Amino acid sequence: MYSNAGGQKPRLIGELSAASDRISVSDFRYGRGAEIFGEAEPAEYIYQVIEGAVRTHKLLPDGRRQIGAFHLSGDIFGLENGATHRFTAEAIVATMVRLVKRKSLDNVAQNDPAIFNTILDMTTSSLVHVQNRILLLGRKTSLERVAAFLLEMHFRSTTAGVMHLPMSRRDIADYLGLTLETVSRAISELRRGLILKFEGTTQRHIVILNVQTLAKLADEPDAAA
Amino acid sequence: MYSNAGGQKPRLIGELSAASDRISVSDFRYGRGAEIFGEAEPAEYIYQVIEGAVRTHKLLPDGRRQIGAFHLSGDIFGLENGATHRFTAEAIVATMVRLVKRKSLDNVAQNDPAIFNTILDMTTSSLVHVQNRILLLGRKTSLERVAAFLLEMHFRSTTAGVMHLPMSRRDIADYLGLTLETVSRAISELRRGLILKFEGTTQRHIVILNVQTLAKLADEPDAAA
DNA sequence: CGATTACTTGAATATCCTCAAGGAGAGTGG
DNA sequence: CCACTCTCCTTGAGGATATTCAAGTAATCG
Repeated sequence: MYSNAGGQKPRLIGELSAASDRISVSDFRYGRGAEIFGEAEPAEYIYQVIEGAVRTHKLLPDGRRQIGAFHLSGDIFGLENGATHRFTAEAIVATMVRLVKRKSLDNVAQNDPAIFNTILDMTTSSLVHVQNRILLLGRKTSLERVAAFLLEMHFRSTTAGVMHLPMSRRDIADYLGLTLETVSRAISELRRGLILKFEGTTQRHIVILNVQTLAKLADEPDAAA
Repeated sequence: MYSNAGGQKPRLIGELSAASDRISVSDFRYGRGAEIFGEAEPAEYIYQVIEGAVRTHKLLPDGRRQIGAFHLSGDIFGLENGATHRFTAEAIVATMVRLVKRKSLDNVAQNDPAIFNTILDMTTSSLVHVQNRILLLGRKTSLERVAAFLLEMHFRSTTAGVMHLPMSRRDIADYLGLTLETVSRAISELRRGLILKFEGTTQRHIVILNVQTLAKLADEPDAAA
């Protein structure tokens, strides 16, 4: 559940390369903060993060922002959209993204049940992730939310030991339905409780010292196993 | 978006009857409050509400409850689960439910791209619904949440004019990430503002007097169109 | 009809947010 | 390479929104 945002399996685009004569793939680079696609735009492509990190969000008219997901290296995104994008996607840091034309994907999927099943699986996995987030946003306290977030990032992190967060406290806050100050206070509390520590000089390199306690604080006892 | 919880199209089980020689369909009755399936149980069936109403929920260890969705007459549910159910489902009132064996559905879908597409569409629609709920739970105020809920029920309601809510204030609260008192206060406020009124003697028969204002309060201006 | 459950409203409290200030880190140009 | 600037993060104090606790009334169900 934590291994990958939305549980999307990076293998899809690998599989597609087998049918590469019929699909169009291209790579793009985006600078820090650049928009990859906008909400309500037609969804012509699906995307895979090659390097960097991406956030998706929705805005309310008065500027309140809700981040839908973070996508890290290897993650596929934009698939969960139907005909039009339902989020805006932005590069968090300098990011390379691979684009696959939706139409060519659909064409291949028509004749390949395995790919069709992969698409359905990925969509179902997104649903699982998002359903857990509904419990978090509807019922968890600020400390539980921050603990759950750090746990998620911990398990998604490829580097063992130190975890490198590409996103700001504000991004985390908008992901968890909190303010950046509340996120900062929760992290400070976890630091005082020796559940995590900062590595080096920056506040974005974090070492989880006690995963089990963190999982208990997140109200996700199964994650401690 | 409001016409159906999760946008699931009730047509699936109708389509299936065309292949009824290969699928097993049966009907069950559940009393008020009865459990239809439990979280983490294997998902053997998908379900359609024939009559009545169903709620799905998750519980935290200390009893906090988050309702995932309400399913009304015609709605299909349990499809969004993978191999195991990720919610507990209960009848809100006396309810008749039609069950379809998942395996027989899968078998039919293997050879029928139309049904496969219907399944994918329904899953994608669930995702859309759930993503809008994330914005609601993460960033909306109590009044905005209650307004959005009433608007959703208004558009899903089959009866024109008076809307009959099968669920309690507590159910609504657990759906919106609030307490029942806060929901009650918000409804009272909308009543004082002449945006809705109660019909008859009960507090569950509601008439929306001003849909546009309600949509504005819900921060969903497009719903007013 | 009686008992139970559901809903509303008020008062006090808690959690999280807002406003504010200070300091540390990262990036830029001299 | 260092100074400068901008952004980010932390922490504190005060305030707002929603919750908790409580009581009373109304509606539903057997």
